[in-house]
Amino acid sequence: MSKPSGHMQLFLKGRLRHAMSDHEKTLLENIIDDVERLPDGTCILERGKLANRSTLLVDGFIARVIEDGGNRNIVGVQVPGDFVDLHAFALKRLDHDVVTVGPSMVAYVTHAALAEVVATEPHLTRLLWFSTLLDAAIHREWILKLEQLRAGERLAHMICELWHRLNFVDLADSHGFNMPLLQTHLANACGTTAVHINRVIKSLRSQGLLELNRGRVTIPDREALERYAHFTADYLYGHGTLFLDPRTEVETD
Amino acid sequence: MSKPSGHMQLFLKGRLRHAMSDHEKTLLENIIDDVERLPDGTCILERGKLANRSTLLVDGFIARVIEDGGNRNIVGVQVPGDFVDLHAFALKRLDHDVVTVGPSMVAYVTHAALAEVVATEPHLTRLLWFSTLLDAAIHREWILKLEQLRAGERLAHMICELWHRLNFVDLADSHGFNMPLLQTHLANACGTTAVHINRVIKSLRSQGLLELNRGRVTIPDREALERYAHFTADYLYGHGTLFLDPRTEVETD
DNA sequence: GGATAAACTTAACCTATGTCAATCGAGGCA
DNA sequence: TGCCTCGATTGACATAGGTTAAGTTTATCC
Repeated sequence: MSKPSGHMQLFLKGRLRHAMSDHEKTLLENIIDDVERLPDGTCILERGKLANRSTLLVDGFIARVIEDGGNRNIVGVQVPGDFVDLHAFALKRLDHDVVTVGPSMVAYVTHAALAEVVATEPHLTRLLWFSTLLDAAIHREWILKLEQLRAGERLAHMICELWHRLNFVDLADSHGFNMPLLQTHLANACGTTAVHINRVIKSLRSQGLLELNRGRVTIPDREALERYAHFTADYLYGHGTLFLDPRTEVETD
Repeated sequence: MSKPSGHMQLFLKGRLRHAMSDHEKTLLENIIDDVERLPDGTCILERGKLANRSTLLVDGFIARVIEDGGNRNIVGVQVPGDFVDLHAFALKRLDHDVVTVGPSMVAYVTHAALAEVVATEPHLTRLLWFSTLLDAAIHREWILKLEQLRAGERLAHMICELWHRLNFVDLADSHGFNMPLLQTHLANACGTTAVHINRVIKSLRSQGLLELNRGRVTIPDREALERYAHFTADYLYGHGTLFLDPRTEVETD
């Protein structure tokens, strides 16, 4: 219940944050309603429940989970700076659960405040909209990887993606990153089983492509891993990638 | 190049269209810039290309395609009434190609006109935003189905989804629907091969769950097919489903 | 510091699906 | 009418990955 400050700093960092005016930045800071620390496994928003606020992930990891006949399935992963359930502003009810993985910190913004932004700040509205579509682009890449890659490549692809997304918000270093996802989670998100993901990790390890232990991911040679995973970062719309040309972007609307 | 009329009638039909005022409906009709008939296989918008207009699918089918080392992969399918690349308004460049499947008819809206809507019509803006998030919800369900269903169930799931989406816009009947997708397309969208999808079709056919020929899908017992596919329509946010309660929706914002 | 539980690891076996190769069938065209 | 092409279909074989079940390591807690 502390009065917040600076919690929006990571929002769209590495992407379109530079297109945000100072006015817009402080506006976003000011509409934060509350900040909270949450333990591992907290369900922030439940499938089908009416939402009247949205959540920005400040620290930690969050998974989008769809339960289906006993199985928990991870259909998305969010990292700090992600407005994890901004979707719920336009959708009102989500089709999935939003759950912390590891201890996390979040900031809340009421939908009333967001409605005010939409009514008065068209440019900022477009940036908020953009951030939700970024998730959709990531979803599409997951579909692609599930359709055509084998388990090892899928895992490698996911690790590459996480590295880049964490790198946008300065949470990755040249050797890897920290991550609370267990092998079960990884298996889940890659559409395979814990047993098989373990086989695959063993193989990647032996090829010197990846090291994974106790919440730490080590990437000895990122370029090699990306090649192995058929990974290209374009779809993350980061600075310098094919899809985000800062000059064009700043001018538009 | 005909002056258009009525082409927006299917937009959000079966979903939140009832929340749209008459003013908003005519506004949408009026910002249509152009209407066009396109042959099979036309690429409406190419990955990475700067877009200055968005496309509403009026008639026919459209696939979202990501090419990757020779392979064309379908990561989404759109049906009439879908604002297929409204994403491109906020993203400016898409991560995938947008391609017609079978002869189609589309209507174009310039981004300048959309920017005007965002600047002056907050409620309509939210509805447009909503429609893009619907695609994201569908993407998530695809991820789920690719993660946990087997090929036969995946195909059945896709057919069920298409039936419901076409039903929203009155293009499905109680026995099935017409659809230009070939077995290759279906295989592609289900993350399997043409050979295997054929095996699977044969099996579904012999179980009396599905009939498929020359652009016509026949569903003898939809309930049985949905059970087989572990399908529930909630995630499509249609009237009467878990996630869209008209009363709540109309009031909000 | 030993007990306990959770996560990780390995092995043996089996099935779904990929791959390759051939054939069939329908529609378009000379 | 008969050729030609594209899509659908089938068969034989190879393999990635699922399943079950057992160990092993690591972390937690008294």
